[in-house]
Amino acid sequence: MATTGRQLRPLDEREMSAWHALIRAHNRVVRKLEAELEAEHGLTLPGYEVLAHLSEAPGEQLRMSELAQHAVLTPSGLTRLVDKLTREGLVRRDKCSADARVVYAVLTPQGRRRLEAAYPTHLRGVREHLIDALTPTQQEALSDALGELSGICRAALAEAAAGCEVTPREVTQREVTQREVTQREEAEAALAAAPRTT
Amino acid sequence: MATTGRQLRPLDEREMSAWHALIRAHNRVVRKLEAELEAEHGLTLPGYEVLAHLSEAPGEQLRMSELAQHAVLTPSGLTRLVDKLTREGLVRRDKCSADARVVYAVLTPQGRRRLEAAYPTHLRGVREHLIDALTPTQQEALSDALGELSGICRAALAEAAAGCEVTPREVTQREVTQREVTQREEAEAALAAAPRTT
DNA sequence: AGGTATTCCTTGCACATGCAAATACCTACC
DNA sequence: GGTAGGTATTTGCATGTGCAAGGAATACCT
Repeated sequence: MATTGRQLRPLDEREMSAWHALIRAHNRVVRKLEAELEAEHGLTLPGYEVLAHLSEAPGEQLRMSELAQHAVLTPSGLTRLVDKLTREGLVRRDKCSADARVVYAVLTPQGRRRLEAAYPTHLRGVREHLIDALTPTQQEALSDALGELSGICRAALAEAAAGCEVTPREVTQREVTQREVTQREEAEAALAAAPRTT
Repeated sequence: MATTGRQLRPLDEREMSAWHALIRAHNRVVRKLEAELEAEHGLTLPGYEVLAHLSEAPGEQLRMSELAQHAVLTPSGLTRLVDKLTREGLVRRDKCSADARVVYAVLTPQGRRRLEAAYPTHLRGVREHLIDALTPTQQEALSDALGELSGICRAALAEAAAGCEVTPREVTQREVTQREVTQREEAEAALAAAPRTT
């Protein structure tokens, strides 16, 4: 194997094992979960995630950009997915009165029902294929190792807006304004108790 | 949230964190690695994996079915990928003289060169985006937790044919025959030192 | 020997998704 | 007030991959 000018140490057995384990386990878990969700509820995993995140959001709505981050999709990918979910009546789009660029994705009652129906399947699948196969220590270790890696820390899961990735810097007027807009929108939309899921 | 007849306990914070960490970390690592491999070498990650596994096999060839398992693809998916790699001259197909159903995928010299060129990029990427971000303890834990899950244990990485998943049962004549065939083929093909990679 | 079940690989078809570009809008700064 | 730069979303295009089915070959059983 050629070595370039920059000396890189080949992966040792432990390292290679970790790498392969990530790839293989992910593939296995996701494929199984997807098959079950698809067969029983006609949902893809990202589709489920979108519904779930919307159900947890104030007013059951999220900006497309926010939702894309939550669902681990590119903006483009989310647009397609929301297109599809909209065709199926599970989601609808809404404009933002304060910023004409922004589009909200909103969970529909039908989408809520689909999500509720799929929740036990999803939970059972995640448990069966991942969580219950691990000891609490392993779960902790997994979360510890991969959590940092994935660009979020655990605290950020609860407070997405104040993620620990935020580096100390000036808070721009833009951010203040957006925060105000978001808070205003949330206050207006805070009329439905967001059911908890995933 | 509806509860079905089968009571499932919702994921607690630790469990959910582990689940999300797996999804997000995998996405992040793979996306970055893919972008680099594609930009610098015109290879997808599965494409790289195929070349790598072939280079490590006796005679630099593997049955399509074996290769599909190694590359974590369905037979169908592997067929398409090998189609593509064949068009690019990186891989060629070979018949099996002992079993007319079997097709071998064989690494070409051009494929070898591509792999060698891409190896440092891949290694650097895996290190930078995954391995070097973890402590050895975390790597171990990751491999420990996900290794079992992914249906292989660490020993099986070195001895793929005798995977620890093998349950005690009768060895059928079919398996004996296939083993003999494989050994014969390997003996015939064992004329090139398989360069080590990944 | 003949019939059936299983294996191996490929193909038809459909779907999901990302990159790059385009368009419209918003904010900060002069 | 005007402009440059940045943001948000969508669209054109291309690519990769899996399910289900099909066809050929092989193994197993009677």
